[in-house]
Amino acid sequence: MQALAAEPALDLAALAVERPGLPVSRVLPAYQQVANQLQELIMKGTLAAGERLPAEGEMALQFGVSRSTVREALRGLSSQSLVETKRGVNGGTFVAEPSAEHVQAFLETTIGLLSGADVVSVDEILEARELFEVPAARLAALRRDEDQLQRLTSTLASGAEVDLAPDFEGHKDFHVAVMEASGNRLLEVIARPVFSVLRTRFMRDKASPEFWAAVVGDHQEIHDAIAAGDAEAAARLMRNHLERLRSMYERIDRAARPEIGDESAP
Amino acid sequence: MQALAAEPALDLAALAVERPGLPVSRVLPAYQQVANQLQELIMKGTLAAGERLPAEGEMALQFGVSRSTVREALRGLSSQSLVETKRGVNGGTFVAEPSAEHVQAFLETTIGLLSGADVVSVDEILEARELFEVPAARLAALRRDEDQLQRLTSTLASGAEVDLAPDFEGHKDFHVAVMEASGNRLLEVIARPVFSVLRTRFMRDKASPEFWAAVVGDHQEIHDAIAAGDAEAAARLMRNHLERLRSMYERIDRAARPEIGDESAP
DNA sequence: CACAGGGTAAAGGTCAGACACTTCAGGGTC
DNA sequence: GACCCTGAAGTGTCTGACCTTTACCCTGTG
Repeated sequence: MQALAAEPALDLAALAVERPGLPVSRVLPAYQQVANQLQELIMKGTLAAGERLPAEGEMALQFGVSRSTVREALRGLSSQSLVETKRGVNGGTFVAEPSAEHVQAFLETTIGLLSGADVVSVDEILEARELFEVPAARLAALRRDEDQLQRLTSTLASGAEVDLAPDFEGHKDFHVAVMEASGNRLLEVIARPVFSVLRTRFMRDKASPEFWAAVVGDHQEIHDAIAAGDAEAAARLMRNHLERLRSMYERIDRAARPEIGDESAP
Repeated sequence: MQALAAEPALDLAALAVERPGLPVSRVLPAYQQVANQLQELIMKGTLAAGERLPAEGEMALQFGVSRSTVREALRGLSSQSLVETKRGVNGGTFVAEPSAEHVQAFLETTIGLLSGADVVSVDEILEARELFEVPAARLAALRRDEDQLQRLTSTLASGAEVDLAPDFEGHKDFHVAVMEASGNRLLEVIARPVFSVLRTRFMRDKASPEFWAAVVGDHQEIHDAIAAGDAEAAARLMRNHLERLRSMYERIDRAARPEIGDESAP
């Protein structure tokens, strides 16, 4: 669009602030410095979301580095979802619009990693989940609109489905729908990955049919409380429900990691 | 360590799984594919934390791409804190140990971005903060050990300090100390960035001395409840405290963004 | 006039090779 | 034994070339 006179060409190097601060390790690699300056410009809003950065070669000139260096900087930024690149004519590097999905994806992998490395325990994750989802249920009862309620309803399993799929998908959808109905997107962004990590970690769940029947019953009750707008009931029922799940997770966890000092394998 | 025979040299390309899945956009860039394969190896634990990857040139051979491509892949991974690189002899690329700090840093910038782009509102952040910090105070009362209590105590301002620093540092330290004393690291990892974002966004807070005096009083009361192990009192007092802060934030927020359709600027 | 097809050029993607810089280990010197 | 010097491994950076993708324009045709 707008093919008139040559645009001012956006001199990034001039915009970026010089920070004479303390060099952490003598000198940072050039690609780091370039990435830092660009990140700062984005975070301060100097570069607006959707805006197009100069071409790589252009930026190389502006920053006084080679194109490879600029590209390395860009790779770092793009893997943080700060920029996006498109190829072809009218391609280029664009400031990415912040999106909840990116954050959730990152949080999920990262919490999975923290859990795998035992930086946080399964207990802590379970507790955090309760801390997030119980208020989510309460808020959902207070604020859900018709759309959200309908989506929640649609996740409830009909009697037939329960028999067919012990690890049925509706379980996940139900909890996600509750978070969504809470009306707090930040809570949703944070609670979903926590939930997903647990789910991924215990995918091999071999719970009994009775257990799943109880889960389905819980969901129905919570749903009804949310539909009725009864916040305290929704919260209480969700708490009970999560306690039931917790006991299952803990049983699986105990089975998966035998006590230390009890190893008799060859 | 262990300078015996030449190590098996770790053939990454052989370890990485071939995924014939659906190509989202025909073909992914090579650097993206390399990054994906490495990420998978790390997440599956095939590459353990602390382990050293082959040299860049080596990986280039193994993956059948150029060194620049490998480097771009590595830049992406390192900006997600999945790997770290060190220069010099004995340098190289190492699988990073997952750390809570990385997650917090990322969350902070990312929530700041979401808030700046109005994907989440200040209201939602404030609400989320209450959702996190009230339980944190409750748990802190139940679980704090002597060390944590002492650190909490040390953040309380003495009378003299209050006068000197209206935006005094202790405010931040107090809340951080409470989260830490909650004994749930995942909660801490998540709550701290939420808190930081609010703090950054309202740095220019020009609250009255009376307000700060009230804040200091609140802190003292919460501290006492935590010290006494009175969980419900700690939770209640924290809730009141955050409500007080909220009213200040909201006042500032209203002042900062005049009503739409009310602009009388030149 | 409407539309299909090919050409074109801008921009990112990839490569190869070279050299510089950083850092540590090991050996030599005083 | 303390200090310096040098070598080597590996990352950091640059250059310059070529490939690939893709929107847009121009042309020719019905």
